[in-house]
Amino acid sequence: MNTLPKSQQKRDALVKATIRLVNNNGFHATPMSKIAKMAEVSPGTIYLYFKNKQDLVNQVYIEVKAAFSEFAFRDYKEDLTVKEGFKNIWKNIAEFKLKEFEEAMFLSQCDNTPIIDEPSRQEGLKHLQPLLDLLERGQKEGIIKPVSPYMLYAFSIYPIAFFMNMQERAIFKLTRENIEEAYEMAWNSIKV
Amino acid sequence: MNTLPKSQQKRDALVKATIRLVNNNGFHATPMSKIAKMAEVSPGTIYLYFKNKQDLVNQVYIEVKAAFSEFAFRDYKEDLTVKEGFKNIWKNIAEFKLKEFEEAMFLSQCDNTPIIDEPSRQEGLKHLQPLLDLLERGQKEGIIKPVSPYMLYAFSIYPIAFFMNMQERAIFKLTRENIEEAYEMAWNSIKV
DNA sequence: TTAAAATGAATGAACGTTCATTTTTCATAG
DNA sequence: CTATGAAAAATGAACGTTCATTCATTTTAA
Repeated sequence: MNTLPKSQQKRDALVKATIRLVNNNGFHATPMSKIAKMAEVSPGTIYLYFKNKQDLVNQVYIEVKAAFSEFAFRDYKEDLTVKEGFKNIWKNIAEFKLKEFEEAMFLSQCDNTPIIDEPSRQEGLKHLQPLLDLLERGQKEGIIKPVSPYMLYAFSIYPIAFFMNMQERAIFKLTRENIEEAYEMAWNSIKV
Repeated sequence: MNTLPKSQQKRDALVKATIRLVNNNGFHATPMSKIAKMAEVSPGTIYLYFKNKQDLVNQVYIEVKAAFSEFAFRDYKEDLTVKEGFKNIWKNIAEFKLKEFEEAMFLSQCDNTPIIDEPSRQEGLKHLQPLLDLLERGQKEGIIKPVSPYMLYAFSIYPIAFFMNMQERAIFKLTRENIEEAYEMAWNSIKV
């Protein structure tokens, strides 16, 4: 047997329940009692792992964000070309947002509401750095447009979030083919 | 004197207060009592204009969305070329998101959380139609890439929302020059 | 004078958090 | 291997607060 310690299992269950309930109801409309019930734990137990409700959502945010960038940069190597590196990262981000749907939707909600406090937000922003570095390298090599990295991000990576939102409402779904199409548009928008 | 009737003034004050407070605290963390206080109205008065809290936020959403598309398409004429028409609309949307900041942030929060109910959401989506029509016309003329309109939207319009978010956190600010730059990238990403 | 608009205290439900109690864990003794 | 008991983990009923909503009363408008 190689299971996690019980306490870790409970914490994980609480994190998972928080993600799911916040996605469905919003943070302030999900009571601690419901989080506890979904995690099959007593309400009091939450306070063994988290200081309070705000601390709970902050911790979940930071952990999901870390999992996201772990996934995004999992196969990143310094010795890849800028083009290869960007393609890997872009595809990873797209895969995460479309497959790890609940986690991605949770991040999107946190990034667009005041439920996360500013320190945790800052913490989350750090994870973008490797991508910004790569883009900068591309600019030095004359491969990437010489504009603000935020501009590059907005036109190449940010659109993926739109697809995620559309997918939730079943309005538009990225298939294998138009993922390729989308990637080409992304690269196109930043390459010189 | 050409003022609005008193009752309309109160309703307007309530709508304004809702936008501001929801932006700062999130919907479920803004009590009706605070909305009333900011609007300088009694809590009971809210229920003369809105059925309940959900109805309040739904109505505000729909009205702000309508104001947004009114602004976006204000100078749209059928006889403009696709390129001219797109440029007008793009610039209007950018202007709205950066100048009518509170309204735009409110929409962003509604579009990324479960606070709005599905019928109101559908209602809000309709407003995009003129843009989709224009893009389709462009595709027929062979000017616009023959891909899903959602793909075109994601890469040309959606990035503006990112700039708005960055502006709020004072991380990156669109200036007159890089608005031009951004527009060029947007057009570039959809033109054939 | 009367109808409409507005008020704000009152109500009851729901929530976050606490803490006295119970259950589980586990090192050690028998 | 089993029994023991103390420490750690978990429980859930209870508490105090906050909130959305109501409605008897007052104010305003015409």
